[in-house]
Amino acid sequence: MDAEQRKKQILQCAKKLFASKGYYQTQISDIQHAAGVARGTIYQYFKNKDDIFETILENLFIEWKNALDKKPDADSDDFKNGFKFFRFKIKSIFEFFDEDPDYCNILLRIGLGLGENFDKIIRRFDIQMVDLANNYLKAGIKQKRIKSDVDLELLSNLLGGAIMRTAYYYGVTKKSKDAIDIDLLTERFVNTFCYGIFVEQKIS
Amino acid sequence: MDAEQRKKQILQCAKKLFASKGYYQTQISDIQHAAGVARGTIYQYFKNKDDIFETILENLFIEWKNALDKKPDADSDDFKNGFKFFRFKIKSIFEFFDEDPDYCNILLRIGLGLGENFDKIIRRFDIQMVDLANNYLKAGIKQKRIKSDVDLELLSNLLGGAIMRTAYYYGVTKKSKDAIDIDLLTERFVNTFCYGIFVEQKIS
Amino acid sequence: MDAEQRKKQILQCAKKLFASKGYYQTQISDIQHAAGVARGTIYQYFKNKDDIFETILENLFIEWKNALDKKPDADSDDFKNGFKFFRFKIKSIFEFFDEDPDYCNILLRIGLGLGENFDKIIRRFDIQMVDLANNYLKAGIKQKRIKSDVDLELLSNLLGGAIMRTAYYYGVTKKSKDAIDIDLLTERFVNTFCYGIFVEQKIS
Amino acid sequence: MDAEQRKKQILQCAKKLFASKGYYQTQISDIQHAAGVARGTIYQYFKNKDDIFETILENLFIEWKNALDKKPDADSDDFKNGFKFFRFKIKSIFEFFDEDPDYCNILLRIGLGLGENFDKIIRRFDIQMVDLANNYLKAGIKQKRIKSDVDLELLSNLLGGAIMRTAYYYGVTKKSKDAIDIDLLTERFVNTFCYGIFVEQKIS
DNA sequence: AATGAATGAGGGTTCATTCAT
DNA sequence: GATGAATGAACCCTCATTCAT
Repeated sequence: MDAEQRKKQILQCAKKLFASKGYYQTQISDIQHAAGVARGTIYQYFKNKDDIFETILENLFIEWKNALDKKPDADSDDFKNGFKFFRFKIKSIFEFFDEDPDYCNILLRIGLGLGENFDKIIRRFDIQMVDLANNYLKAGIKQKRIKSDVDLELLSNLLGGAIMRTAYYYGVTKKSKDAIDIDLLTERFVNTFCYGIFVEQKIS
Repeated sequence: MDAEQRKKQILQCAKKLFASKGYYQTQISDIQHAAGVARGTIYQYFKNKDDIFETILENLFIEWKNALDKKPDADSDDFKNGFKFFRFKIKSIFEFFDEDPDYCNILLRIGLGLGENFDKIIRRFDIQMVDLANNYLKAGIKQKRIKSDVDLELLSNLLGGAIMRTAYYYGVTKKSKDAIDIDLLTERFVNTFCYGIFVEQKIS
Repeated sequence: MDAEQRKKQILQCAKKLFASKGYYQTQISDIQHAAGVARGTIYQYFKNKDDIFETILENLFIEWKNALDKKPDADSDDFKNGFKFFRFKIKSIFEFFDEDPDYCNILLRIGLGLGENFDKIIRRFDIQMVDLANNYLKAGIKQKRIKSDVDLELLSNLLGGAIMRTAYYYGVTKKSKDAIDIDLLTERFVNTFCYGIFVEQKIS
Repeated sequence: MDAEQRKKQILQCAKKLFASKGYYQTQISDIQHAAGVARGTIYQYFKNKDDIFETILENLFIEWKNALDKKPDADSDDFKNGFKFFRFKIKSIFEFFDEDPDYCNILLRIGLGLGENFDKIIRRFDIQMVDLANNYLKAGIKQKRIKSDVDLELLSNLLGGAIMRTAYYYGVTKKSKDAIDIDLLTERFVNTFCYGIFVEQKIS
């Protein structure tokens, strides 16, 4: 097995363990056994335990960015209007976490209480997420589709929290019970945000 | 200082430390120094480190329940309709975390990646939250105020995630920058949920 | 056993071990067993292995300074002239190492190759030694007892090297074979330095 | 590069590293990088780390012996009398260490605290040194040039210590500040030993 | 009840050495 | 011969917990 692959393999095992047990509960010896290598081998590929976790976060960030940056096919229907574009973006996020529940766990549970070292890294995800929300909302307001008096700051957080929580619930907590229809989930999610839950519109 | 008070004081110090540093990063010696007691004293009030944290979670749960169970004053305007009642509930949650950012941190960051032991406890909060959402939504549907085709499961998560994230953002991340107007925040939050962000209603 | 004594005892054991085995060859577990305490106990008194060694060097330095600063009794013959005073000083050094061969070993063998950390500490001994030599020589020159054209720098090193080596030889290498007569040793040492080994004086 | 040269080159790099960092602080990987070879290659030329160091000591011993055994040119002035011969010998030693400060460091600092393994080797240097001193002194006594009542054992150590310390000081500690005049140094060193530092001779 | 010294299991990390390619 | 990935024994250190005073 070549170096690149070996590193990947260790990373894979570590990721699974970190995701399920947490950072502090995962020992180097756990990773060692899972990867089927000697203890020293791990230290040939990573400076230390932190380094392993940081590398996972780094990879997670890259894939996360890719998911967020994904554009609909040029000829797709999803370009037609802001609503559809928004829906496409939300779906991408749901898909991302659905495909990789380990990342979901690491980003939404494990990574949160780890203190200063990792906090900075974790915060980058938030910034990206808020950015995305911000951009979408601004565009919508410009097009007079979205109410002009919305609080961007609040809305970004609200949206971010809702997405993450939903993704976590369907991707981790409920996982395995039965496959989820991501299209349906997205549709409903977006509808709720766009049109609210009330039957009648606000009488202003 | 009597026993009851001593225990409270240790708990207070531990809470602050856990909230800011995390569970594993907080040592017994930290708590000991913060509380100004000898190491052994802590073990006279708590079985072990887990016990301290669990007690904190227990207290957190009780106060959390109190906040959720809080009813509007009998003669208050907030009883008049579902919207206002919903708004009252959301506001209670925001107030709860605003008043105690330590609990906010523990519940929304620290407690999440701690593995099996605490997972069960943490999950109780979720259940409560989802219950609240469920009840409100059901009532609304019954009154034909809320769309009858909403996905209760999705909506509960969506709502829960949005609240928690928003509370965390305004209660911890942004804290200290400037005082937040919780009334305004609540108003906007609830409006978003009820009426959506789109200018026009969905044409069904 | 009280804290002060316990610390001393650990230090005592560590000193013996360092002196005989060297710094890197001495394990914490060796010290632990020698002192009859648990591993953790050592770390309650010392920050780490370095700290133990540094404390030993610190103590060594203090005792060494005391030995160097020792003055003859006010009414003693040793004050009568420079030669006798010099002899007194040299004897103090020999006595110091004779009484504590462990210190002798640590200062003259173990401490030398340990790299940057300890180098600075070790160098302080040299400075003191050279100072002593310098002072004596200067005084002697002033009194026209010592040749005015001596090279102070060279002589200090020469003297320092000779003393240390002699102390080490009689205090460690040869130790135990038979007791040495320090008075005699000192006399001869000083004579050699003062009058040289040649029968006739230099014809200049 | 042929085998012989490769071995020499590794040895050269190892010597530099051992001399500056010490035995335990020098890792095989340091030597590997310095020599620009693969880790395994080193083990094709040397049994283990000890073997490398021992080989260096061996070479050092050979060169040291050569330096000590060096005879003045047959027609040289240095044969004329014992004083001049002694001076020649001392100068050889100073030259040896001046030319190779790495050896100087290894012999006088690094090699000293390394425990049983290397102790035996290091001690050979002492024996040689003492032998040299002994021989010279005995000859001098026979010729009635040197006082007949000197303590050979003491004097050998005294002389050895003085030479080594002086060599180390001028070869390592002070090195680079300014070039030393070895001839002058030797002259002064020898004079001190032969005639002492006192203006007047001892009145016996 | 309060103390804090003592404990030791358990963790992360290093590094000389081996061996298949 | 040369390589460098793999090894694992050995080491330092941490820290929750105990217990005699």
